[in-house]
Amino acid sequence: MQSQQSRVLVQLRDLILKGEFGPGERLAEIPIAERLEASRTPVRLAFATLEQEGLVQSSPSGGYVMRAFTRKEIDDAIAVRGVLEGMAARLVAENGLTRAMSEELAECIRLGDEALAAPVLTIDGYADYVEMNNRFHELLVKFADNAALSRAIELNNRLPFAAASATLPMHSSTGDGRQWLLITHNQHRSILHAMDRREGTRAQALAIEHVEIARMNLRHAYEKAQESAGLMPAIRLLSGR
Amino acid sequence: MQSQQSRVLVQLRDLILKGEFGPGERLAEIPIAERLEASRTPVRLAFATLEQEGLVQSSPSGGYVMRAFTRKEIDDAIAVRGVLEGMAARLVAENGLTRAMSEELAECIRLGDEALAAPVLTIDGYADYVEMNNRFHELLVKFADNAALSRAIELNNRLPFAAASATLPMHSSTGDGRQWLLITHNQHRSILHAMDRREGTRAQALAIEHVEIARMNLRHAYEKAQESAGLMPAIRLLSGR
DNA sequence: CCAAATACGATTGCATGCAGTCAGCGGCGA
DNA sequence: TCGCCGCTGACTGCATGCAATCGTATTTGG
Repeated sequence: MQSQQSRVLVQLRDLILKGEFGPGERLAEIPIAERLEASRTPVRLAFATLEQEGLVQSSPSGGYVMRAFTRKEIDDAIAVRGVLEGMAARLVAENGLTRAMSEELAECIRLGDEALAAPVLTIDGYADYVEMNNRFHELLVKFADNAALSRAIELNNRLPFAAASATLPMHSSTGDGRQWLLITHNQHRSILHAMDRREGTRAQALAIEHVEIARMNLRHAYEKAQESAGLMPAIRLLSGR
Repeated sequence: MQSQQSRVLVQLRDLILKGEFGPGERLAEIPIAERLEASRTPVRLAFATLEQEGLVQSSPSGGYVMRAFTRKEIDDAIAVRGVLEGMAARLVAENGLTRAMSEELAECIRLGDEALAAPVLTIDGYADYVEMNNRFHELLVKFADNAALSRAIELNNRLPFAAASATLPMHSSTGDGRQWLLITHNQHRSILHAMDRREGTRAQALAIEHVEIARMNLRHAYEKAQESAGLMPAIRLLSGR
């Protein structure tokens, strides 16, 4: 069994990312403590961590409030992810993939192929793709073997919609979602190809370009705000600008 | 007056970065609370933050222990800083510097020129250079106008010896320290020049190259460990590997 | 009727009590 | 003498009490 503070942290972060609290909303300790069945102490601990992650903000008058995110902020965070994952891809390419690493990534590609095999995207196919996508990005960072880089990417991914799979739900609704998944999937394939051939600059450039689809998804989410709200409830944390 | 928790956090971080605690050392709440004249509660809060920053580690048996850093870890963190500051320089170049921005950076260059004017580096000259160096790097990030990027750099800089001025003390002891400061200073000048001319790729490449001197300093610090210990006491947090 | 001041309720920041747990040490048995 | 086991002391994790503060609503004076 784990500690209260880690349980509260995970659950509270989950609530936040599910859009449970509105932007700017005051996050009172007592109701949250009651809701998560803990005392105020672990909740306070969790707040301290969440403030580091940038999800909540300490109010000058005491206590914490839910942060509001601007569109630019998220867009910028995705750009940062691009640069960091680009660095990861370059490092992996330069250091060289072992056979096992290459195989593990190739397995991701295969799973993606399967998920996208059907001419029309199914729910299961979409879910499989999301899982594969997460794995691919995780492995990329892991294989780069740079703790500071991992940390930076992890922190960045805590922001809503900054992580690799955070904007994928946009593709599950639109009719042409499968087309975009095919494109991003092919980018994965190209990144692996570049890394296999130790083409560091190419791998880096591809990884940076890869996040442009996420930025596009974010734009789409804004344009069709009411639809997106169902798929990605945390969209309400984003202010228009 | 500020809160206990922020005061404790700052002071405790300071103690850690001054090398007050040895790597792996258990950080007991009570002695630290007494030393900082606070109760255990704010100390615990500070620990939670310091764990996020990667300076301390929660022990599986409860409590926190001082982290040990490997040489590779710090070297990697400096490389990450290079990539992030490279991104900042590129963004500034691409977005264009306003007159005021350019002036502010040019002022840094001027201050550096003055600090290094004397044929032999004085203590004051060195101190002035450090301050200027901090300012230059801060402005670079600020002008990039990307909150996620700022956050990532800030987090990274929390690691010992990862920040821009953290390895500069190496130049204060050696006889040829002034030469190296002249070289880094000229890199600053080149970065500003590139940004002024909107040469994004050049600015980025220069910023990335700029951190190589920091990595060199880190190597030197290892080679002359006993000398370095006086200048940079936190060196004891680094394990050999 | 409006504005300002005051009082009250809620909430935070911090201190501390309490129980559970872990580590270290001494004793006992082989 | 060495190893294992039990005990004790200390420390953590969590809950809660208390004082200070902030926001709000009501009341009072102009």
